[in-house]
Formats: sequence, structure tokens, C-alpha cells
Amino acid sequence: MSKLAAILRQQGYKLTPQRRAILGVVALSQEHLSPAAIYTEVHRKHPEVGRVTVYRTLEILVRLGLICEVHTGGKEHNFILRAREDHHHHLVCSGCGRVVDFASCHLERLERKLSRETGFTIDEHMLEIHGRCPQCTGGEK
Amino acid sequence: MSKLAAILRQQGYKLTPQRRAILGVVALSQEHLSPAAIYTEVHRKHPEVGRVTVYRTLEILVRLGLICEVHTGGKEHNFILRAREDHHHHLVCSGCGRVVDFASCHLERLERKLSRETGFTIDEHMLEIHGRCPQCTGGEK
DNA sequence: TTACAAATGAAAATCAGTTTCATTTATATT
DNA sequence: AATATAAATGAAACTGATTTTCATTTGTAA
Repeated sequence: MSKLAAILRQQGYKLTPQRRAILGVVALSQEHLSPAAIYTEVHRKHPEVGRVTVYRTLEILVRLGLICEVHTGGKEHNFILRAREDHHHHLVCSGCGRVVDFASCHLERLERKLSRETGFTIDEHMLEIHGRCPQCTGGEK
Repeated sequence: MSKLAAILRQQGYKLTPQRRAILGVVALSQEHLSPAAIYTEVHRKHPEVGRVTVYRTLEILVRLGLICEVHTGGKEHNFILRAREDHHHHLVCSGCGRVVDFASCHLERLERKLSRETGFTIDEHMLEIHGRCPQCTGGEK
């Protein structure tokens, strides 16, 4: 039984085949999780799993703090596995859409300063850098 | 003629009664603006103004840089009046939606490093910090 | 086994936002 | 003031993600 499954079980949730399938995909996912992507992936192997169940399972995972939502601005919800220690951001090419991850953002100093000056408790930050990759730099739009 | 109206006019946009009404509400608003809230407010006094026009007007204001979007996580879009023309970011309270501007982000070093390592030409960055303001820190939700 | 609360999924509902398109209108030009 | 016309409007239909409803199924503890 996977680690995620064990935690669910332990918290009193039933371990259905659908949930197992969803947890499997979530656990393996290295990227951001959108409900749609998870549904597509899960549904390919287990056509008996419905969209609603994906949403409900993600809801549970959020409630248990195993994944957390990132607010990317689009209309989809996006989640990331919380266990992952590798906090990272994206460098997006506005030419071809290529995305490069990067980890170091060194915003801690800034966050501490802001916290001190405003009294805010800082939870998270969203950083995205836009530019053009080498292939797109010379060219058109 | 209000300042916002003058700018619109100057940019070649027609000054319709609907737009005047919307600009009036936007100009007075101290908090962040959701399309729904603006529609409700405008529609109370001018029932002839439709939802679509609110969306379209907000779109223009964004295009002109007079308001900018903040990502608060809900499904609604949220905008704030952009008083300042210089580069700045937002610290958003996830409790009450209060927005504090801040200017220093010191991402130049990071951008140079990324540029060197990836070959990207960096154009801009998007940074938004989320947390809870002093009033919302102790409490519920 | 059995009992039953929990879980499921098809379909309908919601909700913010967008698109379509026939009609109206602000504004520049006579 | 009258006219021409591109821009603007709004009702209604649409979209796409998410949520709700509800009849049916199913883990799991007893």
C-alpha cells in the first residue's frame, strides 16, 4: 500500500480502487497536477473512474495537507505535491512556450522584510519569469 | 471629465454613458475590483449597463495599464487600481483581499544568472506574495 | 455474512467569463 | 444640423471547469 493510501486509510477514508488509481498518478506526477490532467491519465487506464471522483479525491488530499493549491491565474485549479521539497518556479519562453524550472529565488530576505514592515504572515509566493529562449530570441514573435 | 475618461478618450475609445458609469465606480473604489461587484454597483444606478460591457471595459483598462489583475485564488478575476506607473508587485492578504504594493524585488541578479545558464533573454517577471494581514492572522477561516 | 455509512458516477446545475450578432450610438465629417 | 461609419452595446447562447444531486454500489467493522 502506497504511502498516500496508508495515510488516507489511517484517517478513516475508505480505500476504493478509484482512489488507489488516482493516488498512483498523483504520487508519480512530477509536474503540477490539474484535475483535468489527472482525470485523463487515470481514465486511460481505469475508464471506470469518473471526473467527480478525481475532484473529490483531490479535495481530500488538500484537506489532509498532502497537496496544496497553487494559484497560477488560469481557470483551472492546480495543485502540487506538498511532500516535495523542491520549491521551484518557471521561466517561460513567450515565443514557443517552453518552460524551464528553476529553484533558487532567494526571496526569503524580501519576505522577512515585508513581514516586518506590514505585519503580514507570509504563506507563499508566485514568481514567473518571461523571456525568449535561445531558439526564439533572434526571430519573430 | 474624469481622469480615467480623459485617458480613454485620448486613446481613441468612445466615451459612452455605460463606460462613464463603470469608470465612475472604478475610480471611487478603494478595494480590489471584481467584475461581479462592479456590475452590481453600476447596474444599481444604471440598469441599462450589461455585464458584457463591464468585462469589456475592464479589459480596456487592463490594456491601458490603468488597473492590473491580482491572483487571489478564487474563480473570479480581481483587479486593483494602478495608482503608480513604476514597477511594483503585490502582497495579497488571502483573508480579506487587502493588497499592499511593494517595489523592491531584487530579482536582477537571479535574472542575470538564469539568462547566463539558459540562454534566455529575460523580458519581465511576475511576482506576487500571499499571506495574511495583521487583522486576519489571528483569526478564523 | 451482514449492515450501513461512505463512496461512486451519470446527468444536471452552477458560475464566471466569452462569443455572436443584430441593433444602437459617439464622433468625425460634411 | 445632418450624415456616415466604425465602434460599442446587450440579449442570448455558449464554454469549460467545477459542483451538486441522487439513485446505486461498495469497503469495512461487527
